[in-house]
Amino acid sequence: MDETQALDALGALSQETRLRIVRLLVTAGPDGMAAGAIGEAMGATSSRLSFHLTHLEHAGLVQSRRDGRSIRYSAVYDALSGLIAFLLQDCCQGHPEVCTPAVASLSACACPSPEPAT
Amino acid sequence: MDETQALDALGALSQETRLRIVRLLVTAGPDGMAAGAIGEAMGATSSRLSFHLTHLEHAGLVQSRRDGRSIRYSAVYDALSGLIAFLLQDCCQGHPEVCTPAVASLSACACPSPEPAT
DNA sequence: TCAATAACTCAAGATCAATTGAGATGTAAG
DNA sequence: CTTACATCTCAATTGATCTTGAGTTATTGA
Repeated sequence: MDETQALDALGALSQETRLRIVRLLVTAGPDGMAAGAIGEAMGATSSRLSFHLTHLEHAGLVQSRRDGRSIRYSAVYDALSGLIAFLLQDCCQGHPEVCTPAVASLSACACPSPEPAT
Repeated sequence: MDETQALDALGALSQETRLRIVRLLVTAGPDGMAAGAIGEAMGATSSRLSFHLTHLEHAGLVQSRRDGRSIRYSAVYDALSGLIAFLLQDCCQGHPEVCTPAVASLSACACPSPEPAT
């Protein structure tokens, strides 16, 4: 992920409704959710929702596919992990103060930790 | 870090000049840099720079202290790692697709990996 | 084909963010 | 005390973003 992509992703996530949509879709898993169901969860009108979903899709954070009458949206996991990796990258120049606590917080949850590179 | 703080931080980072300032200050270390030196690195006028630095400070991403005639700005590492932890948190509900690759990217750099929680 | 459903598009207005330039404030040195 | 320097503050302008409401397109089933 380069700076331009990171700025697009950060801009997309810096809006309350969009951040909530992404968090909802991440927990929804690979199948995602229909636009209508997302709108209901957000309490948003269809045109407002469409505006934010289009914004997220342009930023590469979500993807869509038609499923009958509905359009299902799902999180693009690579884009999210890419953004996080981009933010973590800065500390790799001799300043592990940022990434070490961030990664340590993972140890407190159910996520599998990767093997440390020796 | 709660949602409001995360939105503030994301909003602050979603602007080219501010993202660059933060990345510059992270690599600059705990001593930070004088506003003038940051402005020179960014090619920004003093009032424009002040605007962005104030924005970053309100978001909690940088802090300032006077040093003679200058004001030195430095990165707030806790805020950055807190934001990353907030973004990583989503994957802790049974969806490690986001955090695992992000953390794996750390293995490719010079950062020390924390011990996995057993 | 017709009606119903799901979601998108477009234009208008409201709100918010970024840049500029002029001027003010605080600090140090002569 | 005066000058120079570093930075901040304020008002004005421009541009971007968000929301709303009306209308449109696509899909399904009767």
